[in-house]
This record gives sequence, structure tokens and C-alpha cells, in this order.
Amino acid sequence: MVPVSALSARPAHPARAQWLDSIIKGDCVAALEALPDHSVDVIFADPPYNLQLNGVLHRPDQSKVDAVDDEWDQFASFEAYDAFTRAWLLACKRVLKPTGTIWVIGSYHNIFRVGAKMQDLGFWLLNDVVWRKTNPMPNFKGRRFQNAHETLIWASPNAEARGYTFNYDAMKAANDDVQMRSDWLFPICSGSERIKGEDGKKVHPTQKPEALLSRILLSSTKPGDVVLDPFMGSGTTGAVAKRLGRHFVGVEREQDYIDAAEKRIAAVEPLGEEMLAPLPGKKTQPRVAFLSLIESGLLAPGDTLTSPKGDHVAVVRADGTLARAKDAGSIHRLGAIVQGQESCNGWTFWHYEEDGNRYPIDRLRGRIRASIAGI
Amino acid sequence: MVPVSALSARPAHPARAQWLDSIIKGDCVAALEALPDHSVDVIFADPPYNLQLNGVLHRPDQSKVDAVDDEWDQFASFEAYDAFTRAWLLACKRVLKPTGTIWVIGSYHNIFRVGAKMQDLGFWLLNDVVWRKTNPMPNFKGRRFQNAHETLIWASPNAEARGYTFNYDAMKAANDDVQMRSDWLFPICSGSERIKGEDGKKVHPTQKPEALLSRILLSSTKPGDVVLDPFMGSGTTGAVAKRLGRHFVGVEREQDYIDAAEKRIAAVEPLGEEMLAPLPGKKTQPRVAFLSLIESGLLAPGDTLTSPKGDHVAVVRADGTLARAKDAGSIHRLGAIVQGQESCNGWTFWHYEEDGNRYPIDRLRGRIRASIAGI
DNA sequence: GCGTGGGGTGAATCCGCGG
DNA sequence: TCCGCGGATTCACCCCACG
Repeated sequence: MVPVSALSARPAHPARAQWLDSIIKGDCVAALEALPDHSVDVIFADPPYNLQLNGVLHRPDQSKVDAVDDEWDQFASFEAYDAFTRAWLLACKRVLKPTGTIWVIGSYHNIFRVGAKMQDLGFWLLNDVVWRKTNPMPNFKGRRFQNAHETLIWASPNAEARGYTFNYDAMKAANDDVQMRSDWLFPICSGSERIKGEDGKKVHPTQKPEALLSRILLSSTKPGDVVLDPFMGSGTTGAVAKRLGRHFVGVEREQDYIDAAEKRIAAVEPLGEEMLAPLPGKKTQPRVAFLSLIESGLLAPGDTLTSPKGDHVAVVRADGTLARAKDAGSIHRLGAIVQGQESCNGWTFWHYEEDGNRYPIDRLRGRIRASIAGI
Repeated sequence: MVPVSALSARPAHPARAQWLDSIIKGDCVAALEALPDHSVDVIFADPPYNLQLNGVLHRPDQSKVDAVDDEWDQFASFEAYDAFTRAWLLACKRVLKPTGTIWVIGSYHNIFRVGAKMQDLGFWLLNDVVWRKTNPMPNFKGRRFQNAHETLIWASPNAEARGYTFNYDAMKAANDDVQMRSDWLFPICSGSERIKGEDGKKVHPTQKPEALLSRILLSSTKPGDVVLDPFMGSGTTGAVAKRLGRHFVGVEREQDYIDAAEKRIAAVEPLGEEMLAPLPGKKTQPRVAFLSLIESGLLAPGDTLTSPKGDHVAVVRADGTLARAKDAGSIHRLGAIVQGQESCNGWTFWHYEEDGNRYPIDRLRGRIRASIAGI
């Protein structure tokens, strides 16, 4: 693959490299020295996010949130984090084939710095992809939006790179015959998939779901490709690569993680023909915020809604709440209040008028859903 | 548009500033000199995306894609774009109130650079928010995922900033009584909302949907707040701000855009105050001292209160404290003590008995509040 | 075996006012 | 500006105990 002369000090790449389908212990930059130039097809990197947490956070029920406070996620400054990022990105760039691509995942704490550094180093961004979590942790203090997604960057090693793998047709077929979008919906890793130690506690604080890695590898690799994970952790990349008939190389510093990952990967049974089965489709019907009806113009602030028989009347307000006399709240709360009940499905209780007939606002929700069908 | 005197001396903020509810013509950094320090509550910025397009792109039917190739979106290098970004962010930081927040929207071409620079300048990221497009442009070459979203960054001016506006309760009520997430779904701006010139062509290449601005302003501003848009374009921010009873200031270089925006904003009819009243959350309800329950006769000294399950008992004292054995203190302190916890909401923890049932004393507080409201 | 309710938990940069 | 303290704050899902 690479002429011996090009490597000088490094040994010649054997027919089946020692490092193939194994986890190299060590710091990511140093450990990657074991790999020849241009030797991997795809990289998946889940670097430390550099969370900057102050003190402890409690849930409303007073229980403590088990935060990511591991030593490996601590950096002295943005500058230190940038230097770290630059180093491992450069190491990755060296071992990546010209036809290869790299995926990096992060949150708003680090992904902007990583993305900017990737551009600085000449990587060419192909997409940013949003992993929407079906079950994210709530915001406990009510001071922000629920942080319900993470961001992936997909890039080629340079702007001129051609010939990278993108299984466009497979992705489209897996997505009800429309193009796969840049926003993906998956649950977080939990339940039996979550690797736990003998003490029953999670082995790794940030284990990624196999469904996420599966879509990444199915979209951007071919069977037999070599996938590198420079931050192997609990080994999700290796497990999914093996199952999908791809080779893997992992790098990891902590022996505990290596032990768990090797055991996990050893238990994986590679898929046969089912590998070609399309990815599971959409979940249940998407949630539609009542505010969306106003934002889309189906209702306007000031419009009146009524109960099914018209004996209760409420006014739509700009922020997506309903008001009646002194009471105000969500469509559900106000529906409950006017009926003197504990709860109420506002979608079926509140009605609007059209052509002299009363219809539940659920009808309008149906229109929104119809307009976004197929997403 | 801007009095000359205001540029040099920067006089004290007049009762109603000249620049309020107007569009300042000029380069964003220079024009913002007209505004005093700490004079705006929220900033929405839609800066040039620095798209790097090579050649023309055709659809499968051979029609040409009308790309963003305007002069204002051209930068010589990442360095030039970074310098530009730094300059306008600094100008924005100066005029932003300490309790204010800033929104910036971008795509993968620029948002990573912008986000990193924001962190470098000390902005504290509160959320990244994903605008998922219901109807994004397809990928015509089948070489990438359909680019179906854009990214917004919401930030405060520094990590220590407190007191910014987030209408948590309104957002939650508008979203079926669950927290508003960081992924929002909207159509792109098209149809009658899209501003078109006499030639029938779109006036601005990247006009944002009003629904997007509406959610931004409803979530992070109060009626009467001042909203700055340093890249005003076709004036979406001004139009939505006016409709929602917020003040706006715009900055824009191109006269064509200013003309279109001013005409557009003039046609906007503001919503009535009753449509805009913020949903009162629990935090805004009047504070009731526990002592008031005793003073009003709802509880009497010597009454006993219990924990929800009845396993802890405490006695009400005349001064509005609770006592149990040797311990005494506020309803909150004693609730924390008996549970061995750091803190406790005594209103929901302590219960009283009525008709053989246990109710939280919060129920009595509700009666006090109801009687206050009736005054 | 099945349905139900309670408990646990996940990459989290998570309070604000008054003295 | 700092400190004390009142009191507000969670969604989806999995597992297990129990009837």
C-alpha cells in the first residue's frame, strides 16, 4: 500500500498488520505512530468534550447528577484544549487515506473549537450531522433549553479529495426512498447495551449507542474497510465494525476501558447477508408543539378556541399559551382548568371554527405532520 | 439616520433613543458606534456564511441553482473571516447589557469558526440550537447527506452573567407541557412571506423565516426589550420584534435591503398587549411567608405538620418556624434536616391533615395567593 | 405470566434576590 | 460585591418488585 522507502524508520506494512482488529494502549498521538501513512479508510473520533462544570447539580428530587468529572476531561484552558485537538487531528490526518473520511462527535462545549481547528488543518467539511436524542437528560433548573442533541462533523482530508465512500443509495433506501438528512434520531445508550462493571455501575461515562456508529459505518465505509477510533473507550466502534464486517483499530489510554472493550468485541458475532438489511425507519409520530400552529400561520394570536360544545372560550396568545379571563397556560392546562379536571388533552378538547364548523385543533396538528411527513 | 453628535461624544442614553426602531445604514462595526454601552437586551446575528462555492451547480433537470454568490459573502481566507467575526462580536459585546444574550445563526461553513471565536472572546454558551428544515434543498450530486439544518448559538456575554431572560414556563407550556428542546422544526422562508422585488425575484438570498425569529424572541426577551440585528438584511428581526411588542435596531450596508426592510416593517401590525403578556411562572408569583398562614388562621401555633408519608412530624410555632425535638428552623431548613439533605422545599414537603387526608402546605399558600389576587 | 408502580439515570458548562 | 437563604426545578426509558 505504501512503499517501504516512504516510511524510512517505520517497519514495512505486513500483509495483515499487527494492529488490525486490536486496541493499542497509549496516548492517542503516540500510539498512532504504530500505523503507517494512509492506512485507514475512516476515522471515528469521540474526543474529550472539555466540560467545565462548577459544583454539583441536583435533580428536583434532590438526587445528585452523576456528572462527567473524569481526569481525562480536564483541560487547563481553551489553549490547552486547542493544542490537544490539533495534535490528535494531525496524527489522524497522517494515517487517513486520501480517499478516507473522518467523523468527530462533540457538544457545544467543544465542537466549535474542533470544527474550526479541522478547517485550519485543511480538512474539508462534507456535512455536520445532528444526533437528536429521543431521551436526553432534562434541564433541571429551567434556565436553558433542554440540551437534546450532539453534533457530528464529517470531513475529507482536504478540499481536493475525491473518491471517498458515501453509500448514497443505501442511505436513501433506508430512509423511505428519500435522501438521508443531516439530522438523525436515536436513543442514548442505556439498558442492556450499556456496559456495566461487576459493581453494576457503567464502565464508561459517555458510551455511544451502537445505532449511531452503525449508521456512520453503513453510510461511509465498505465491507473490509479499516476503521480507526483514536478514543476507543468502551469499544462501540470496534463492536459495530466487527458486526458489519469492517476492520477496526482502537487507541485507548485506560486499561479498564481496554479490558471492557476487548471482552465486548470478542462477544460480537459478525453479520452475514443481513448486513444489507435497511436501517430501521422512523419512530412514532413526531411531537408537534402547539406554538408550531401559530408559527406556521394555521392559528394567529388573538384567535379564539372553544370547547367541543362551545361553552368555554379561550384566546390564543403569541407565545403558544391559551388565556381565559385570569387563567392562562398550555392548551392542556387551560382545558383542565375550565373543566375543573386534573388533566386534559388540549389537542382534542379545543376547537377552532372553519366554514361555520367546529374542528379540534388536532386537525391542524395533522396538517403540520402531513407537511413534515417523510422526515 | 444617526445624529453626528452621537458618534463623537456618545451622549447619555435619551429617553427614547434616535436609533430605536430604526435601521442604521453602514458597516456593522462602525454603525454600532452609535449605540451606548449596554443598551440592547438581545442580539440576533445572521452573519455572512462564507460559503466557498466553486463553479455553478445544476439540478438533475439541468436548471441552475441560484447560489449565494454575493460580494458580501466573499472572504479571502479563514483568517480574514475570523478577523471580521472578531470585530463584529466585540462591537456586539460592548452594546449588550450584562443581562442580555446573543443569538448567532450559521451553517457548517462558518458556525464552528464563529462559535470558537465567541468562546475566545469570553461569551458563555448557553445552548446550541438546531433549526431542522422541513423543506431543505436536496443534495443534487448524491455525494453527501442532505444538508437539512442550520445551527444557532445562544450565549451570554460572560460565564458569570446572571439574570438573562429565558421564558421557561411559556416555552414549556407551548410545547405540550414538556421542556422546549434544542432542536426546532420550521419550514424555510418561502411563499408569500418571502420578500420579492418588482422583478418578482427574491430581494435577499438568505431571508430567515419569521417563525424562527418568533421563537427566539418569545423565549429570550420580554415585551419592551430592545433587539439588535447587526446584519438586518430583509428585516425579519424588525418585523417580528414589532409584531411581538419588542423594540428593534438594525444595521445594514445595502440600501436595497434597507428599503425593503423598512417597507416591510411599516406594514406590520403589533399584537395587542393581552396577546403578549408573559405567562407567569411560579418564580414570578408573589412570595408568601409561612408566617402568613399562621397570621391568617390557616394554621395555628401547636399544629403538627408531617412529611408526605407521615414518618416525620413537626410542630408549628408562633413565630413561623417549625420544631421537632431539638431541631427548629424554617419549613425549608427543618425539612432538609429531617431528611438529612442539603436543601428542601418546605412548601411541598410538609403536609397538614384535613378531612382525614394529607395535603402539602403549598395548598394553603395557594389560598393566600388567591385571596391576594382578588384584592 | 402480565400489568402496574416505584426507583434509577443519562456528556450538564443549570438560581436570584435582598441585605 | 459578597453572602445567606428562600424555594424552584425533570423527560424518556429501563429495571425490578409486587400483586
